[in-house]
Amino acid sequence: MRNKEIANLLKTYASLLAIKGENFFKVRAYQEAGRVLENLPTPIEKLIKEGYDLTQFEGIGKDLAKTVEEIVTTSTFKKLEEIKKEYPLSLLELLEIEGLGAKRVNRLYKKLKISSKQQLCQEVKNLSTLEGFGKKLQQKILQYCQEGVGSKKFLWAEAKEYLQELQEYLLKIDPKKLSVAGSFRRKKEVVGDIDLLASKDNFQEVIKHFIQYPKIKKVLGAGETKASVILEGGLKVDLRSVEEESFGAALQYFTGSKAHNVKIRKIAQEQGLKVNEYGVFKKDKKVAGKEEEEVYKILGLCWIEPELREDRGEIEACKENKLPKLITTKDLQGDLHLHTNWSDGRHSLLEMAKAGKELGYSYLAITDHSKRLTIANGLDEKRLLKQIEEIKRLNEELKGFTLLTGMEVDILEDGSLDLKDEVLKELDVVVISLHYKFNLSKKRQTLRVLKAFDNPYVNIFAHPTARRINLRPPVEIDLEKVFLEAKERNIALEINSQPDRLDLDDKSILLAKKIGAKMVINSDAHNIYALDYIEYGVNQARRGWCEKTEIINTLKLKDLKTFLRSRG
DNA sequence: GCCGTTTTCGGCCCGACTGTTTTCAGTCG
Repeated sequence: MRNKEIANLLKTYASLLAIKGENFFKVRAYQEAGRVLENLPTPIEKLIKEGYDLTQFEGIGKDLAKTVEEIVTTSTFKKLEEIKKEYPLSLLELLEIEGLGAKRVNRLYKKLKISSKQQLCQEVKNLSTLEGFGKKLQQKILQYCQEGVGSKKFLWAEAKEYLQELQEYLLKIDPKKLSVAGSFRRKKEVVGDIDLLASKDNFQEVIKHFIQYPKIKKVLGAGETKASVILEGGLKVDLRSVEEESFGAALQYFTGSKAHNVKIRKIAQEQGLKVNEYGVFKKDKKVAGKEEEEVYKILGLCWIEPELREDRGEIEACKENKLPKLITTKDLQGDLHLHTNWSDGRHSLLEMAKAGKELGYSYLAITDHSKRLTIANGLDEKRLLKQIEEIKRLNEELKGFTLLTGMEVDILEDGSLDLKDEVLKELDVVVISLHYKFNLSKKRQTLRVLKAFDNPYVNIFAHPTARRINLRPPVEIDLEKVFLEAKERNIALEINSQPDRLDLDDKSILLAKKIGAKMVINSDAHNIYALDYIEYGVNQARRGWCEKTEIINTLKLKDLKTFLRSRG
């Protein structure tokens, strides 16, 4: 069972406990345990097998450790099964509706026997008999039933496009300060909404301007201090006013994550201080808040990069002076996975080279698809040899820039590669990846990849889980085994920058880092513009605590070649 | 249910807003 699945069981149990009306702190304990476990880089199954004491993790005590062990070893969770008899799982759907929390859901169920969205929508008329269901709330539920507004998550890259346009519009009115906070600032791969902070000076004017933005689908509310809208396309945006004196504290507060902030406030408390969105207070006296750095500093902490603020050890790392120096796009010397019009790309070798040079790179590896992908006009051995000749010729023209020869070779079902070794050995960079047979068992998928690693010419394992966010789940594969083997054999693991791939994800990157495997951040561009996607891959790498030294395409060409040749 | 240098009980992060009330519960971030 994956960590995520175990965590989900605990969270589900927590939600049902909350609906039942159990002690709030007990509920939170289960939620918290779920959060801690899903963030673990190592499979819990493995830890338990090795006899690791789970109570070592913060937030997991004797009882929870036992529960987790029960889940892992017996694949059952008795307490959950029991509470499910009393409170059906479908109640959880109701919690997704804005305005409905545990208490109201309980009342719906106990008084009206409503246990699903569908039932709720059928019985909206009868709600007035219930305590705590006034006119407005009924209206809201009715609307929800009519529109079926889901809680759609947006890719970070999509949200960025919406945000850029909106920001340009907002800046016309010249708010003194305007910052984005929330999960967007933390560069999460998907975001539910966008939080904007503006200074209070001319806020009424700013808000008025904001709600007149032409691309708004709906204004949810506009008050003295906050306005909420839904943009065309469905993205929700909150804009808040903030006193300039409190801007840093508000930015810290609204950037989150929630878990990070909880810990920050606990630390404050231990020092007799109090942190809220207005500042840091000693009794009633404000001692910091204008700048975000101050908030951390006064608590004896260092400023922490937003990408790290997930309570995955960043606060402890700061105390031990072990925070990573995160990689930036400027550290990259080149891109080692991209396509041209030789297969399914749009631009020519030369056009790609020029675009790469313009980005400030010193090398690009051309890695078109191999022959199995006929739909992408994949290259066979003969065409590849021709392309190699062409690249050699081009390199004589290109000054101060190098095209590396390469190929994205399909891993076949049995783990062999789609092209013959005689040709692979001619290449500078051999990228391998999965493009079909995604639903093999974990064991077979892992063996398939490890077998492919046996090939002595392989350099990079691209988009290792083959997931596509919101479209396709990751394949079942034992990443730890794969990463250990990759480290052993000097194969770099890819962080693919396509906005819906971002594969490896942040947690897997942390695992790879811990194991000591090398990684590479690639655009997988199919045209010259998509080379810029590299930003998204860098975001993901940063969320995975990556430093320059862990990423091979930060190497100068000479050193890169040494690394690539260390195989075979 | 977790946690502990004020420890085995009695705390547990904090504040705003909304809508429902008539002093505040419930939800949210």
